[in-house]
Order: sequence, then C-alpha cells, then structure tokens
Amino acid sequence: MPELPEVETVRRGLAELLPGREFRVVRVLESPKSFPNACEQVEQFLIDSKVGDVRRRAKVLIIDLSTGYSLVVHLKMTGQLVFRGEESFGAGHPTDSLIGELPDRSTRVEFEFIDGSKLFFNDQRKFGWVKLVPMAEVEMMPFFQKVGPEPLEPETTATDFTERVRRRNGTMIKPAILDQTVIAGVGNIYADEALWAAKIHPETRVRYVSDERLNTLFNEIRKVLELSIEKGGSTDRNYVDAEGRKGSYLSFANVFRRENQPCHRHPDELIQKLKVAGRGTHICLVCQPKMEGE
DNA sequence: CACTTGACCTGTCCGC
DNA sequence: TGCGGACAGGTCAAGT
Repeated sequence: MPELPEVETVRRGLAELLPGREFRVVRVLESPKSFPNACEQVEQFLIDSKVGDVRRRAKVLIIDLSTGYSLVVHLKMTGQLVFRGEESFGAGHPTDSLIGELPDRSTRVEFEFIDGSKLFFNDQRKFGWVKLVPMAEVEMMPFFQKVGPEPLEPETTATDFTERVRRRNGTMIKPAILDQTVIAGVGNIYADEALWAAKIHPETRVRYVSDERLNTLFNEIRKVLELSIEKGGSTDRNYVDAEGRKGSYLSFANVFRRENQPCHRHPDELIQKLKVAGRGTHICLVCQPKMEGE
C-alpha cells in the first residue's frame, strides 16, 4: 500500500484540489467497513462544510473541514483517493489518469461537491477506512497516541531514531523499522530499499547493529523517502495519486521487486527474495551479508 | 512485557 | 481451462 511517499503525494495533490470546495452529497457504498461511523447525521454533517487544510501524519491523511471536524483517511494496502473535476464527466476524459470511469467496483465512498467535482475513496481489499472526527480529537486517536516521529521532519534526529529502535533490541531490524511506533511512515518497499542502502541484512537482530550503522540507516530512510516523493511514489499494483496517475519510484528501486536481477553494486550478484517476519523481502547477499553473533 | 503470528478482504498469478 | 494455494505495499488482536 501507500507508504509515506505515496500518502504524501496524495496529500500534495489534494491540497491543490480540495480546499474551499463545499460538500453537496456523500454516498457511502460500503458501510460500516469503509466508513465505520457513517450514518445519516454524519452525512448530513458533512454537507454544508467546506474543505480546509489537507494534512498527513505517518501514513494517515487528515482533511480538515470548516465545521471543526476532520475526515481522517487510512488507505492501508489498496486505498485510493481520486479527485475528478466537473470537466472529467461527460465528454472529456481525465488526461493521464490510470483509473477509468468512476465510481467503479472498488469505490467505497463518493463525495460530491457543489461545483460538481467529486472525490472517490476506492479500496479493493476494504482494509482502509474514512472516519469523521472532531479536529481536536484526531491526535487522541489510538494510532496517533503511539505513532513514532516523522522521519522527514528536521527536528527528528538520528539519535531519536536510534533510541527508539533500541527498544526493539530483541527483534530483527526489518520488523523494527516497519513498527510505526518506532518511526512513522516506513513500509515494506522502503524498508528493503533503506536496508540495502545501509548494507544491513534484514534479519540482523537490532542488538547486533551498531549505533553508527543505525545512524546510516536513518539517513538512508530519509533519502529513499525523499527520492520517492520526488518520483511521485511507487506503483506496484493499485497505488495512484489524487489525479489517478502512477508513481515512478520503482524504476529507480535497487532491490524491491528486483528478484533475480543484478545488484546495482555487484552486477554478478542477483537480488534474492526471502520472507522475513512474514513479509516479502529483497536483498543482495554480498551487500547485506548475514551477521554473525547469534 | 516483548515478540510473533494470524486475521482482516479481494484479486491475481502460478503450478498441477 | 479449472482449481487450489500463495501472495500482495498495513495494522491490530490474540497467542506464546
């Protein structure tokens, strides 16, 4: 699913498209799964409100409304938030969108604005959700209470990261950086990419990774997330941005989805795919030798 | 408590 | 072609 760079790309798109628009109709097509607290009052409540800021925390989008409420959206594995302007309906088709006519069979919620434009929440696997929450209560949601620091915020330091990772000294480094309470926003793609860049085998126990290497890992996490945002994120299957376009990071990837292809540092070595803590994992065994000492 | 595993869903791909 | 099983980018609850 969308990890930090994908969610940030969607946020940037929506921040250009949504502010100032006023809701006219909300259609919830998959309740309670996709919109657990949807009901007539909630839908009525959305109507008459205008979109304000569009924010992101970790992999979660927060769309503030003029009523003092926020729409909180988690895309999980296959969620999409796709905006269609009035001009997209009828004659003209959205320019380079990968998505066809909307709604389609994965559409779970449809928001219509008074100018005729629409925002679609699509989600094939139904793991994602939308919730309407009073703005002041957003930060009190359980996930936000325990989520770790934002890796790209300048005030987040490598020392913060190292201290938090050390709380997971007994586990392997890959699940440790996937843990959202350690650092926010890293998912399976960027975990593999950052571990390759920092030359750490994903199964290495945290206690065997030196502070210096954790420092490097933090810097590599930042670099890979920033590069991916620049490329509009990774499209493996479902991910599209707010206008339905694919991201291009995967054509720059070093390991993710590159099994049996040459390592970019060691052309004679092929990228291996293995399973670590239940997740598909991609490594170069020369760059990332299994550590001794267990 | 720290850690690991399975469940939540639908769709696709691969091997027999 | 048909069918079963594995797998897919995230998180949580339950298990050890």
